[in-house]
Amino acid sequence: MGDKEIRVPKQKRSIEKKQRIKDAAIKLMSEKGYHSASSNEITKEAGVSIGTFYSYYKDKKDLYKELVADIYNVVLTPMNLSTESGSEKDNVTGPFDSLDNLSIEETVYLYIETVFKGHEYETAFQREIASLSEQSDEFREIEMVHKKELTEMFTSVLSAYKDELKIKDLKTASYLILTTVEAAVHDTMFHNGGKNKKAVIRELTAMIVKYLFIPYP
Amino acid sequence: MGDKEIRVPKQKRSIEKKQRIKDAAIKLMSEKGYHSASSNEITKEAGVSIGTFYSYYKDKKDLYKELVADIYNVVLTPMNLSTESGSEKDNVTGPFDSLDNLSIEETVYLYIETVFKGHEYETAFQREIASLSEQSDEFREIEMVHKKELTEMFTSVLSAYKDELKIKDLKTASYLILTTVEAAVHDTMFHNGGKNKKAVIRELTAMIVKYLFIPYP
Amino acid sequence: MGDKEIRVPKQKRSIEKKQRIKDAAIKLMSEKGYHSASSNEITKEAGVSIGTFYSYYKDKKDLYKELVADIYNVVLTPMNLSTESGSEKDNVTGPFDSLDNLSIEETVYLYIETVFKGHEYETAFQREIASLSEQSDEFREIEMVHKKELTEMFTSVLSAYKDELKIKDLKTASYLILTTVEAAVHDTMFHNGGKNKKAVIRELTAMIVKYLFIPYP
Amino acid sequence: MGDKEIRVPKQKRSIEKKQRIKDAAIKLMSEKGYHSASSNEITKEAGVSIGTFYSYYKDKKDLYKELVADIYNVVLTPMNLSTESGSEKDNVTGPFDSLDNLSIEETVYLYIETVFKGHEYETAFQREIASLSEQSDEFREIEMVHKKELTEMFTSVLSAYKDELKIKDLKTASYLILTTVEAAVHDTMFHNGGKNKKAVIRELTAMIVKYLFIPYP
DNA sequence: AATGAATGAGCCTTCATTCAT
DNA sequence: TATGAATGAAGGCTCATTCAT
Repeated sequence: MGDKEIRVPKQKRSIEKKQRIKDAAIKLMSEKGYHSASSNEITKEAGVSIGTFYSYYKDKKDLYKELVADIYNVVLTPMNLSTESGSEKDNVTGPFDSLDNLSIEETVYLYIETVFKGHEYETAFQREIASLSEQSDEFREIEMVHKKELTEMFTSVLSAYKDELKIKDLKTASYLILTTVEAAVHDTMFHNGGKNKKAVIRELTAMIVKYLFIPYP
Repeated sequence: MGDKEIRVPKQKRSIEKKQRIKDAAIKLMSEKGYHSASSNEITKEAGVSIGTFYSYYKDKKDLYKELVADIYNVVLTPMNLSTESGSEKDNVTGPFDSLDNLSIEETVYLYIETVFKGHEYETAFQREIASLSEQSDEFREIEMVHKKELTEMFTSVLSAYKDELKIKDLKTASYLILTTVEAAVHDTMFHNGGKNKKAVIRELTAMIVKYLFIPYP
Repeated sequence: MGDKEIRVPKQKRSIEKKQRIKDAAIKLMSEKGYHSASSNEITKEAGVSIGTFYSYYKDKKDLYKELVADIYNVVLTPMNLSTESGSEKDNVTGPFDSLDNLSIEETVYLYIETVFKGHEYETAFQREIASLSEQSDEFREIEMVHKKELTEMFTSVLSAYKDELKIKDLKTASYLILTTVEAAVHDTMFHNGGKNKKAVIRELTAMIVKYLFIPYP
Repeated sequence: MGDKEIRVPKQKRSIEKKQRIKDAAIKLMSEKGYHSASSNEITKEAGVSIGTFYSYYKDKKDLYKELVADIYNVVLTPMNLSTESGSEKDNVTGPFDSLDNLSIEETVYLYIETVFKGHEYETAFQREIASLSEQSDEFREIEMVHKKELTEMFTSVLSAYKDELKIKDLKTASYLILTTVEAAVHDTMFHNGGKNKKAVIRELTAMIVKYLFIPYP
């Protein structure tokens, strides 16, 4: 029942069409939100028929999933992480490839800056993702699939400094830092228009460095 | 035109009815989100007619506003803050009334614990509030009206320790801590079911205390 | 079934209440039309409860009927016609009581002027009456009950000049004149704001006088 | 936002569907009036889904506008006037194309007859138009757009007889005649079922001819 | 008598999705 | 493959009317 055939476009023209749909969707969902961006409107904006839409995507949520995947692909790439187990990405180098040359502070600073950079790409749409994730576990799971990788990467980076850390509960610490950086960057970018970005990076770095590397009674 | 008269229930039965609407709304909005909880469904759940609903509220958003106000009223009260400028609240004592006896660490710990406690009340609905705030500035403003008080209180608490702080940019620091605590508590409660609450409180306290009171090169 | 008891107010206070309802209804129906003037709004404007409303009137249409009756009572009185077979009206004198002294032209002129005068009372509400009469036979009948008297009066006035008339089909002629005067006055008052009233009276008089008293091949 | 795409049907089946909607609307609005004919009911009567309705019309008023335009198009065509600047209408001949051969009386007679003929088409719906025009200026304007043409045509016809007219105030005179003919025809057709149509045409002709062409003290 | 809280049928409209062409 | 006309469930909201107090 309802096993609609979903096509995977192979030809150049079809791939272009799918991309046009995605561009239109990001544009409209950024502007008016997921729910208010109707599928009919998206296809019209994309210059594609609604029928074509439903031959590429099972439903609207299916499109959303792909958009989230795309975003995380772009955002995580500079951290040398990517969702798609691609082939041509083997020689891509991220900022954390060789931490050896960097001081502790520089590493943390770099990380925060990278998260900021990630938020600069399709900022409005990422805000929408955050909203939907909050709204229902279904959407949250879609996002979490991709976010998990970030967590793993961060933990491995942190363990590189294992000996110097003045932290007992490493797991909670990394969870905390991740959450904290994400929230601060998110809030700065989405709700403050990035105005105090510099100050936030500075203070955030200070907070995390002190937390991680300074002993406390 | 369109100046619909909004009734303020005075009799016991009416007040109960309004409360039933609010309870039903919180329940359904928590379960399925603001948009998916239809006004008809809410009134059915509340055992009240749709007409009654619209005699108490201008529209669905009006109900939401009241729910947010109620939540913040409950949540902020233990911090000796409340939205309603009541009269019988004069002798209510919040945890921050006399900080004199508390150590720095105890104060921070207490603050975090209070925020946690606040998130334990109608957790799912608070998650929905967070979601809507993210979704549109209109909803965000509704929340911000109430959140502002929290910010103000926190800043005043912090300035009590002014002399001991090892912080230059006080404004960014308090913004950061607020955002950070909120996010960590929020995430712990909403997305991890509060399982690692104790560890989070401990680490969060450590992080903030170190940040605030330990000098850094 | 549904034989709701309709009260006829006898006490001064009750009569006043009913009048307040009627005043409010005329005001609101004039402003926003019959359908948009809700019964709840009318009673609020009147400072009376909706329950009281429904103890005086079977339903909204019942109120409307009374308003139409009232209007025609006022409008037709100067023509020495009134709907209510009252008692204290016996010595009221209308403009057509003694036509003997008036010339043909003066009589016609007077008639037109009287119709105009009638339209100056609660003009907006009379326009609403006209609209509803057009809309459904049910409303039309309400109006016609009262308009019939006007027709009868006019025919009798005309027959006073019987010998001088150069008209064969007296019935059609009086129907035509009535309709014509009504329409011209109506349009002038309702849609032209009465600006060209003087000119319309003059030309209308000319048209009717020529029609009635000038022989035509 | 809200720029709903209105479809213009091109295929035969779609055009038929739109026509079915219009037919159903005229039928129901004639029977129960504009306000009581709900859009859902109209589409049910038309055997079309409500969605289809709203793909052809912005809202109910938009449908009404088109119905009025259609009516006036049909009604004015025999007078060689039509709203649509069509192409295949170039050789359509109206009754007033060559007045040269007609006597004054014949011209007036012809005009009145034509107005009557116009009222025979969808009489009940034209009555509804009249009602709504009376009800609100918004609807009145919709009608006036089309009625203006009639006025212009009539004035030009009248000025052809300029030299013979025994009228000083030509503007008021033409306003009066237009209003008068309209009202008489309207009333005869809508409220008397057209029974006395012949007599009305005769007397109306007499009245107007006398008014226009017979000198008066 | 009077009140006004409560009712609920019904209105207009949107939009994800299907399916005949 | 691609199209887009068509669908209809469902949503927010109004208002004439009832009835317990």
